[in-house]
Amino acid sequence: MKNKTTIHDIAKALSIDASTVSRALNNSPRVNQKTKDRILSKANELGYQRNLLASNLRKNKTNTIGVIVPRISRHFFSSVISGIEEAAYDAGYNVIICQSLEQLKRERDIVGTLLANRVAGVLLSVSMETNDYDHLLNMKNNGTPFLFFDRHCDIEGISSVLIDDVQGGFDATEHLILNGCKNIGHFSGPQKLSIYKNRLAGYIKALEKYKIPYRPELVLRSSLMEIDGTEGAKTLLSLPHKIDGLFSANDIAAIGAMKYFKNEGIRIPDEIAIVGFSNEPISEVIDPSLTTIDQPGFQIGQISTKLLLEEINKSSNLKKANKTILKSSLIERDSSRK
Amino acid sequence: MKNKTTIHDIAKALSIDASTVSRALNNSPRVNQKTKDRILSKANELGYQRNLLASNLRKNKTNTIGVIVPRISRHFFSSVISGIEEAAYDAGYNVIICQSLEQLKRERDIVGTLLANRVAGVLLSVSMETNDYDHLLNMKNNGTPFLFFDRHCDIEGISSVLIDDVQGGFDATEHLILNGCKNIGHFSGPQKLSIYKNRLAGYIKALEKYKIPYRPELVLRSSLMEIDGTEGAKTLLSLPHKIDGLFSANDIAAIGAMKYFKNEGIRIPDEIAIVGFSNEPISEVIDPSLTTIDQPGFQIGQISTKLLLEEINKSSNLKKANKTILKSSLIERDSSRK
DNA sequence: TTCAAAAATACAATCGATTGTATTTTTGGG
DNA sequence: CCCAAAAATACAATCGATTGTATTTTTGAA
Repeated sequence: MKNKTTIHDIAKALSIDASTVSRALNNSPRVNQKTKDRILSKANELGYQRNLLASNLRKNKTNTIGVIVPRISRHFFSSVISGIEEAAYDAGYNVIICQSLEQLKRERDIVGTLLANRVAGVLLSVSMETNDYDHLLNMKNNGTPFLFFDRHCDIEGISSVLIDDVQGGFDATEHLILNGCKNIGHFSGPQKLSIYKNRLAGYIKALEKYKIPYRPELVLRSSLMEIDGTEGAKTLLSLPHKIDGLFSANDIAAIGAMKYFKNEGIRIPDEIAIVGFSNEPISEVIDPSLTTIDQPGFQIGQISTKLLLEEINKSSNLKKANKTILKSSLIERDSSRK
Repeated sequence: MKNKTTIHDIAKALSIDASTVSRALNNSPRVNQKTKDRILSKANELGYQRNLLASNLRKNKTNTIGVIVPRISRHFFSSVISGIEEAAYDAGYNVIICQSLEQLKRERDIVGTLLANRVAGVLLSVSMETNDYDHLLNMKNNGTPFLFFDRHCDIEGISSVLIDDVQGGFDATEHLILNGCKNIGHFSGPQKLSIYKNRLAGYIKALEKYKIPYRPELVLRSSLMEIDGTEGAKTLLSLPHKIDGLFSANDIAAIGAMKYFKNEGIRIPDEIAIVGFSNEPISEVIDPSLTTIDQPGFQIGQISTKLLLEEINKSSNLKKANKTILKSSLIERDSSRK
């Protein structure tokens, strides 16, 4: 039943050698055009389909790149993936998409599987749980080129494509301040991830610029899921210090908070102005629409892929890690316009 | 640089045969425990990692299943994928996720790549452009088990996991009627896809039940992107027959229409009530919140995977295609409550 | 017509792991 | 202490394609 046509079957059918068939199918100049035609038509007739397992094994390389993201359902990540696919496709590479679901264990497993499948390279954005880099160091020692995008780890010799999160956090916070907020809460994520550390740094920087005292109790750390936003909102309201602004390190948690505030009858933005991060599509339509920081996902995907492919095709081993930093932009909507 | 440790390296280091190493790594009872221990520790020491290309080639099978969806960014599909991953992971299978982006060409390419990589089976939801089944018939002849979910084609011997779209369309339309609508427009998709044909059939069935004349000019066909919804809304408004209800075969187009209506100052649901389909997260937060039909994505993914794995592990060739039909449920929100 | 160069094709090893069969080693009952 | 059975290990073929080298065939200039 299974299609078992191999180059040997074709060779036998035409009484020629398998090596010639292989070369013909790869359009090698060493094979006569007439022979190529015969082989191609016979291959077609027999429903031949190259066995990439065998091919890749022999060539000791694949033209597949692995992509690991925390969740494909996040708009930012699916945009990045689109960018990756486009760039990879143009270069003749396939893409395997995997999601860690923010779990270190899954991330480890995925790295293992990708390496076992001998992918040509890996693009990844680490999970929130990733505080242990063994699997990544392993991949590095192993010689598999990889590159971080958005969420990275500091590993010697590994490049990354990032956005300027300090600036993003600064812009978001400054925007709130310029709209009259004086007591601004902040939802942050795991501090092991520099994106969250940096957004927080931007927040603090903005407070400093405007001489607003930094109150650590207004900064809540969580996994930034919707439920975390809801609970964070509750926590903030319970503080003696009343907040009038909130900068959340992602849109999802911001929305969780919005729902809670709305439920409590708190007016947004009048009583509390809110700014998110990532520009999820949902943020545009929620009421009030959510001011947020837009990240160029598609472009990040394209650039990352281009850099990774360079790395893959680089013969030399001179590792020159570089950080590519892209700009984000604030999108002003109703949740912050007082 | 590249990690080249093979079972032969381990074998040589321990002065034993590679076959023993292989058996040890696979925990075969034919190898002495002490030897296993030595091999395992040496493998660890050398940073050995099984080459799945070689392994799969030899075994002539992989434990990878391919998944093809139109777009990973659609909430419904990412839920299905989560279900698939969970079920596959439990059974020791890996998952390759691919998106056709609604393009037939890409779907064809993806099928080719998956077959070339000898995946154990494929789960797919066809693209809107898919009107030609050659690539799928090819996969069938080839003997690769596959199964449709949500969007299927009628191919002899191929099972599918679907939801009851006629019922869903009926429920949506009846809901509008019971809320007082008499002139209900409908956004439909390509009629080659039975999901859209069926939702339309449900729409018509509901009209018949309530003795409302069916007006074909109120049914617009498109790719159901947001822009199609916006344009569809414009078209519907230009008709002599004024509509007071709209059933869109997906949420995205419904939202496109909502935006247009809101822009035109048309009140929802008072002047026009709207029901979508798929329950995208965005539908819950848009203002007014969108009534929609929820599909059990996660469950669809789990069931599909279970059935596919059965198919894969079935030795016999007796093809007994079956359709599994799941129920959808209407979620009533503000866009339809008059 | 001849023959060296070029073109076309065949041969054979190889990628790394698996697995059926053969051989060696160990075990334990008599 | 011997030997058959069991256990452990070694040998060798194989999966399907690729590729360096060798051989055969063709070409065309002298």
